[in-house]
Amino acid sequence: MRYWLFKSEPSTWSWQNQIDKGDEGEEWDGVRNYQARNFMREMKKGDLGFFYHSQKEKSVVGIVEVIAEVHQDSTTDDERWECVDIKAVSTVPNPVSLEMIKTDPRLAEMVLVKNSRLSVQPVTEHEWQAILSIGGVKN
DNA sequence: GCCAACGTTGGC
DNA sequence: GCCAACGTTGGC
Repeated sequence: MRYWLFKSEPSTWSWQNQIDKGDEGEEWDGVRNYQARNFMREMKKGDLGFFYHSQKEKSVVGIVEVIAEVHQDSTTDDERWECVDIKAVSTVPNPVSLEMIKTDPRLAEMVLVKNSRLSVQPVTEHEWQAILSIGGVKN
């Protein structure tokens, strides 16, 4: 099982929007970046991910699960663009801010820090555990 | 609102 | 196949 991070501007698609979708989930559409798409191609059903709010909040606010593997992005006919479906699993009790991530040596190598523009990115098991712990998420 | 970093496009 | 120009993202 692998771990990921999904980034979204709350004004476009927020954690609350994701929660409202419940177990039905929603496709992670609109990605128009090859690197991000390639990561989605690697995702398996059951993989977990962080839901990160960019822009104003800049925090990991939730945990999501991949519920459908890669398929055509329904918002375009362009066959280059594919996406997965994800659903909300739980809310992070203490959102983990970018500032905290940057100052924690365990998280200094995160893609979020290294390549802030990538909207879908892999997270290592160690990074996953560290953020769960900082965020007060019970395993 | 600015701008650095990065990705994509298109002319050659 | 290179690279200049341009567009977008996201932190500050």
